[in-house]
Amino acid sequence: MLEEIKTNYAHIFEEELLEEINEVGIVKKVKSGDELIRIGQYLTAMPLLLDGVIKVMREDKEGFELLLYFLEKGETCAMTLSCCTATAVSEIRAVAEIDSTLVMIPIEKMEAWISKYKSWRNFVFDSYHNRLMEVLETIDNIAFKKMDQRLLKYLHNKAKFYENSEIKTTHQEIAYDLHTSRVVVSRLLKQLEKEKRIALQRNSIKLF
DNA sequence: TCATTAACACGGG
DNA sequence: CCCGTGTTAATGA
Repeated sequence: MLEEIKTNYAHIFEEELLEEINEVGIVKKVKSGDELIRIGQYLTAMPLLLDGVIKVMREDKEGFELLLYFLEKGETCAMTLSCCTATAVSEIRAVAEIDSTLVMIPIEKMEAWISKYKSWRNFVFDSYHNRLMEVLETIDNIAFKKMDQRLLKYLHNKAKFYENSEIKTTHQEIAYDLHTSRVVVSRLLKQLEKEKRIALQRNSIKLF
């Protein structure tokens, strides 16, 4: 039995299910920046995140993107769940935020497990719920909050994934995620620096 | 008023 | 030199 499966999922899944995951799951390691799911792609397996962070985003034809939410260890992609039940294509793009480890579960299994394991069914429903809540929060941010608040929230959210609250990114990257221009990001970051909320360095931002 | 676009200068790697 | 960054001027919503 893979140790990582146990550490992350033992408290929600029964022993029997953990064994099955261990048997049919394929462990996949990805590097920061690797693309996991493209828009329009048919999905054949659903990922369980063992370690790392996955960025899930919406994207239009011109390649303009908007961050929806981050997935952390012990979570799964709700989009994949809905794609699996209806033979539909993905509506989102998923990219590894940092180096990550996943277990890929074939979709036939995930359907079978829903009737077989209560814990699995709960996990699936909880995932739907959690992801929906996060999307709602993102919508609230876009609709009701100003860019400076969105930026600060984004930074705090992201800081959790990095050591010492040092975020490795560029202003342009942030601009893409928040769907704004780099000029605005630079200006707002500078403002936050003056307010002693953050410290700016090239390719990295430190939160206080 | 505030975002966007284009343009430019600065500086570190 | 290239890229990330900081700033400005013009334009528009």
